[in-house]
Amino acid sequence: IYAQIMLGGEGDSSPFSSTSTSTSTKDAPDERRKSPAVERDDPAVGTRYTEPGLGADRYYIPSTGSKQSPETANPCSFIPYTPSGSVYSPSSTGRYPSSLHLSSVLPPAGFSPSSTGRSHFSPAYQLGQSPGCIYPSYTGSGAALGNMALPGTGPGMRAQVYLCNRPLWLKFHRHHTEMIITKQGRRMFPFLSFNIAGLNLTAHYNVFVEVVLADPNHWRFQGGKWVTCGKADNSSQGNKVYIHPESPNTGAHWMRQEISFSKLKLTNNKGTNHNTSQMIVLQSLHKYQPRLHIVEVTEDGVEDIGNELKTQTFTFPETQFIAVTAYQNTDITQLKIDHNPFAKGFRDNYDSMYTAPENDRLTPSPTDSPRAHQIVPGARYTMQPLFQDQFVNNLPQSRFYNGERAVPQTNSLLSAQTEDSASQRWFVTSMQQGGNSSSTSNKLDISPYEGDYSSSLLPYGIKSLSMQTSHALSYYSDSPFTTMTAGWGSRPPYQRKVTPSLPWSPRPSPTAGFPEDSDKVKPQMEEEVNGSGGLIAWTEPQPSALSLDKADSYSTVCKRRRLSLNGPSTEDSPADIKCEDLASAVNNSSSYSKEPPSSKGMAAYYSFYANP
DNA sequence: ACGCTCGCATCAGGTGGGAAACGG
DNA sequence: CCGTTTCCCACCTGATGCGAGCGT
Repeated sequence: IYAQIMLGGEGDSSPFSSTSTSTSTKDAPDERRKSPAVERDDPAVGTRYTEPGLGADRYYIPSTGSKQSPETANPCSFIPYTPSGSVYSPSSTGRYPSSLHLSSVLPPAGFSPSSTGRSHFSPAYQLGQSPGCIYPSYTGSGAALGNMALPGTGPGMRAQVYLCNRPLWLKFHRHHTEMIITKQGRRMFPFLSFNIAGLNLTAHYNVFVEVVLADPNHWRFQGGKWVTCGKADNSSQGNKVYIHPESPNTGAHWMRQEISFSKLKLTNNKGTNHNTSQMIVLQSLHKYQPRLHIVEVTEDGVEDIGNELKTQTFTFPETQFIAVTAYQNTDITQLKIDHNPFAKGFRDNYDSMYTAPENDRLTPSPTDSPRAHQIVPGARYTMQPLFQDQFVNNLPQSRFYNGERAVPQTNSLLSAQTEDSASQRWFVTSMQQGGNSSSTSNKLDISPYEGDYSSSLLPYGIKSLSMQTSHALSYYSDSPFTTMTAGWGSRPPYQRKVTPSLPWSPRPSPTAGFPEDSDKVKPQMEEEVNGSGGLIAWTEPQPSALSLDKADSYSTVCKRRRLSLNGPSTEDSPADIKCEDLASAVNNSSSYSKEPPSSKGMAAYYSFYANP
């Protein structure tokens, strides 16, 4: 089984685009074992199975405009796979130590961020060394590149996994993600949320997450950054696997909606026996790498481990995190506060965050500031986290093409200029899906809010068939896709007002939305912009008012919270500012007078959610 | 009368901060 | 002594239950 990992964000233009790489995974145990989920109650089994035949196509958009097929993706793009995505497995505590190991990576060195760059789907086949230790593990084998099959087309097909909230993950990853672990267990934030395609619709699968050591080091936050400090304690014990509560279930079920692990809890309490199924035991100050496993099982959840084709493992390097008992990096703290609704109580800077520069904010607020309305008169559409994240995580791809892993290992951020160029590239790409951007008109008017959308764009809406999504992630507004969920929709969080001309202003939608959207829309926007002769209205934010507001708000924020030793706040600014600047530009009609890209796609996209 | 929707209140649980406790 | 962990706090979210209002 070959698996592909599709990462959203970063301007991917198709599910296969990009920066992702994949390998196939498989343990080589030689006996049949019972899947972890077998003994679990599975109330969901059989309850949500619908629309057979939908699953694969729903996600698989053959990227007609894609510059290359997955098979033709530049193989070089993944060869220099950076170790940062590796997983260290000192002790095979995991059930799936991954002999073969699927990974997605950010664009590696040498990857040319040309206009076609984002279209690269770069399956990388990573051969782990042994079940016990796959670190370092990037061997860059390119085997099986040509065997990509359309999802849902038969045996041997590869699953494709899409990290739904990748933008948010990237945002955290830039600062070294930290996850609090407590005795009673703490949820992850961001949490893991995937969309899967390419499964056999009728076959049964167990889906679970395993958290393994990402490297052999013990980490310490010193001098404002994370540094290694001795060796990791390999004698880890305790549960490392969290089985999705809906396991086992059919491929159709898994593919119908995003798979959220929002209930997954992290603990440092090795002795705990209660709730072990929901808790993963970690050690503080160690770096971990979550991995998604998809195992084909029998209907009763029994796994045939003798068949190596039935296990697929996916690793998203951007989901690495350091387990801590208390946050070390204030940037992370602030990101958590800003994005986690449960921490809303700590957003004591509402004034500066939500009233002054709308652009200043990265995160939503539950409030609808009157001023916001004033700022964006007639705002019909709300600027919600989905696209904020897209902005914020519109990490300049150039960052990833510099020969090193783009995501900084410290708090350092890119200069505003870099971000600028990044944002520019963001919107510069080739056409796809025939999206022409006659975009000078306000295409929002054909937004789904109007119920006017083109059926030709159906692919974007296919997932609307799964409106019943009830994933708990719904309340994480900042998850690009959770923003579309009904959970938040009922009480629109932070109705961020933006100019009506903003095409993609998402609104709460009744479903978990499709992962492609955030990423698909984005590239599409790029492409349309580019294809239409360069509607690069996004690249130049309005610096004047913005900077002032920015400074004010930010200083206010800084005053209210401790600062990282290395001054992360200030470092944080450029990137955030940049992203926000984009929003600023958006908000600013003058700079965003041009038509938003890909309004067509957006219209189709929203249509599903706008028309109950 | 019945079913449905909506709004409100309540409650369980999640959140980071900060101080105290712990431990090497 | 200092870094790490634990505990408690106030605040928030989301689920749930209940009753009122409405339509059939």
